[in-house]
Amino acid sequence: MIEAGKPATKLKSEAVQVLLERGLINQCTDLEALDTKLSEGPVTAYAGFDATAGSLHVGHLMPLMTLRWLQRLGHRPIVVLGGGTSQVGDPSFRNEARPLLEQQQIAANIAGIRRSVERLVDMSGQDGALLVDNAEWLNEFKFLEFLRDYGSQFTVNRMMSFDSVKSRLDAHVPLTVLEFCYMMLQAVDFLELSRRHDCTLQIGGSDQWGNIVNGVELGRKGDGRQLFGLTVPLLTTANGSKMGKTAAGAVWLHPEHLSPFGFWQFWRNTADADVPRFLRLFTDLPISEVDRLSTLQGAELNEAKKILATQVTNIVHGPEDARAALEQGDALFAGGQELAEPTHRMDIAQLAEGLGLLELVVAAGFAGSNGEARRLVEAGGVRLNGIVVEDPRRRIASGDLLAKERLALAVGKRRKALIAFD
RNA sequence: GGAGGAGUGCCCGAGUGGCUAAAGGGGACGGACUGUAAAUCCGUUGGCUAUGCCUACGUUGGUUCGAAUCCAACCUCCUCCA
Repeated sequence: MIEAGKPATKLKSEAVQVLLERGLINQCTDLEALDTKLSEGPVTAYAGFDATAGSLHVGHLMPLMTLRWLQRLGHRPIVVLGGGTSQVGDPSFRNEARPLLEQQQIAANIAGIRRSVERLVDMSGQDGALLVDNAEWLNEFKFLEFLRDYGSQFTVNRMMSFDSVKSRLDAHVPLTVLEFCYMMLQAVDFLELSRRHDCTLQIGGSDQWGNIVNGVELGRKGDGRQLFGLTVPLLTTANGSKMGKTAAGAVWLHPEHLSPFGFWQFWRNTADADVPRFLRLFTDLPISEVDRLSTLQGAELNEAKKILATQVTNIVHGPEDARAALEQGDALFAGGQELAEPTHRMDIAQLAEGLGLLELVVAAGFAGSNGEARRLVEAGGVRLNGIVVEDPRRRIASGDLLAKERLALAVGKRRKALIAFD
């Protein structure tokens, strides 16, 4: 047995070697056999994403990075969008049911998710990654057929033994049959993909382990076929908290949910202790470079953080946005506001109509409501062009604009915006 | 099927008629200190067109001048009995 996280002595495949050194492997159903398979030729691997929101967030980055590496090493990724499973809602490790999504909402969400996926894996060409929607087959099932064909392959005893539902059961929070069947659907997905596309590996977050194992077992029972499951580690910060939340909510990958600069800032603000790990997980930088950056100490680590931020932004948003974000960061934190691209744009007509400071703070995404903005202002956390403003009724006038009709707005030490009025 | 108990804000948890937008803790955010880090200390933590108004204590109704708190029905969970 190969231990995840430890340097293995005799690895056959480059893929497992790379994933291990990147820290992308948490658990595998049979790492040794998978290693062999990956060394023998191209393998098709998939990761699925439900359409619970209009954008993926940083937590989804790890399975995507795993697919990215596999593709780079000659294997073929499939990304499954959960148009079908989103109608059910995965109960794994959740203590309450997800609100049910409308078809229309699911379709809109899928569009947003697709955009990020396309940047992380290469969809072009004949051998490019594949994007499929599990509604394609899940929507076709008739209830009785489904029960007979697949329900017979699962036992409730086994299904209840998974940790993903155990906590729910133990907490005595109702788990509906609808939700309980989610793991069956995901298992069927895997079987379906193995049949349609010869897909033999599923990758997911560690919370997906139960669902993945069910798929692997269904492949064995149903088709006598060996399938593999691989989970990536749960993303936590050095403080032990679940990573990916900020004041404004999740750290989204879609630019309409979080600006590329906001995204860059998130990584720039990484805690010291997380830098080496994040460089390995979320960038394409060679390990030698990661190691070099990881030796930096104290304030020097800030350079490594900038590299981290720029690299991840490059992968998620592209080189132009990454470069712009880096420049914006330098400009906003070291002066020189004229040099960089603005982070926000607003209609200059709004100034004439009367624009309050609070509205501006909300418009910049630094507060979710006027009330929150008011509190920030009253606490002395808001600066206009570098000067603390404590009057919540302060209006923005054309006299506040710097060169090029710009305005520098800052909330706290790390959230800054360069707003252009045109 | 019967008897009893429980369901509180992002999370945990106190509160059993007005002083409750609701103790305390966690988390998050802001301030001080720093390196846009960590630790520590202090503060804030429902919304609004804001000396007022609206929304909120499982759901829906009711009693009352006034309800998270009392009553009824319903939903979910727990315990005991059948």
